[in-house]
Amino acid sequence: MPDAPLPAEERPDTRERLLDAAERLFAERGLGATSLRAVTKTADANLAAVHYHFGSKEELLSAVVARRVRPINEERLRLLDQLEVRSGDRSPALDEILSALLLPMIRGRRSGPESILTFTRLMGRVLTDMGTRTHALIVQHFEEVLQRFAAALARALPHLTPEEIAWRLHFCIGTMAFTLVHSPHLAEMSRGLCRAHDADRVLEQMLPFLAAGFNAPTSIEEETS
Amino acid sequence: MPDAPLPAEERPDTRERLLDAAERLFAERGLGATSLRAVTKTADANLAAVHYHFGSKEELLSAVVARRVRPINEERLRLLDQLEVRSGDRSPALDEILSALLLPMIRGRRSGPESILTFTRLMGRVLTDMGTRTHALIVQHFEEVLQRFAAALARALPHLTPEEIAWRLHFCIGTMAFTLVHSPHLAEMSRGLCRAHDADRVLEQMLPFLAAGFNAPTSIEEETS
DNA sequence: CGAGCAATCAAACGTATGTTTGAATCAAAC
DNA sequence: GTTTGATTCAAACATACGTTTGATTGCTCG
Repeated sequence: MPDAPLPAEERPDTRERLLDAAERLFAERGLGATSLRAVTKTADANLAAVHYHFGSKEELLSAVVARRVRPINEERLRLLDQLEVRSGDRSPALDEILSALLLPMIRGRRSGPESILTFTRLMGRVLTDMGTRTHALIVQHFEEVLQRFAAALARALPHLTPEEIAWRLHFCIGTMAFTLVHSPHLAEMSRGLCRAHDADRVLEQMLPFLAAGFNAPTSIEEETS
Repeated sequence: MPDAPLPAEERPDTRERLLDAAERLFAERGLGATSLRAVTKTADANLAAVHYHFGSKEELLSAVVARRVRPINEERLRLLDQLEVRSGDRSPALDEILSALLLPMIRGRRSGPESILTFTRLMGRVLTDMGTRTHALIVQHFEEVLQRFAAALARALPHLTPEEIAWRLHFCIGTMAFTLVHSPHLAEMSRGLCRAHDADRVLEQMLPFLAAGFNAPTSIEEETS
């Protein structure tokens, strides 16, 4: 594995090209609808290359996800740690916790031009397509983060039971996942009203909604005038 | 709901059996991962039967969806009409509108034993799998309902811009869709905390969350103490 | 009975899939 | 210059898919 100097005109590894192509196609077409032939053709690689480098289609997907999800989850935990340190023994504010959970995912990590969109779509696919094996992939990559944030949310909202925390965290992830998958279709679905090009704009709409949801009274208590 | 005489030994139409089998398999495995061969085998019908009765796999899916979605959307609009009549020239309460939108879908319409779960999963699949053609299916079946409810919500929340209404309605549908797809996995995903067996229990958790989200302040104004 | 018709059937169509194979290629190491 | 090990390649593997085709059934009606 020569981490060579890499002149600008030298194109990346076959392995890297496969990951890039798979990421794009998985995001655009969905997990099940993307064939290895399409991936290798897009990557300008041989069909057998994916089995040589990854072993199977499933492990290719896992590698694609891991490459992006690892830094995201690291930043999520880093932001959460930083919040908890800064707020001493008090709990961080709810919207800060939610922001630490959502922002790294919505922004994506790539620096390329339009890659943010394709990456968020991929994450949405993984969170929704949810085949038999995809489910294992999710818990494998997200279990730790979910537990950390569930604990932080429970401390920030002590009046909620663990069940209610779990439900609302689930609603939160559902909102994010659904929004991520449909980012490209969002404009036409809402007849031009929702524009999801800008990650910060999405969060600006989503954060108040979710924060208010988390702060909702626990049951049918009273209605706001 | 066979309130027909229905001798126990007389099984339903091939057409009906195909719809039942397709509904179950689409819900369990996902849209793309369900083959017509599996459907016809489950329905104990010939492989060619689905093309004879429906024309194609896509039209089979459309028929499966239509059979359940039509009465649901009719009840949604009926509930909304009823709300608007009852509240005169004032707007109905927010949670009433949301309840009219969510309850018919979450409850499903079937009266069979465990069919509520499989039906809600199917709806979630349709709302998330979102292939190229599935998108057309959604707008075809849901456009009218969405516009009616968007209008009702805009009247109930006059301080929100149309863009914000669209976003929050989208978040709302995302929450519902994600919850529907993952109903079966919900318990293990939350380590036993979320139990989605009972539709009313789900709504009991979801309604306050979404109602509070819709009522959220429109931007970064202030934080609740 | 037999004509007509809707429904079902086994079989094949062409294409696409994930995976495997064994030879060809290439760059460095000896 | 030859060997070695890692990569790439064209070709085939065995299934599985959605769809189509004719023949065949079972029924109703004249």
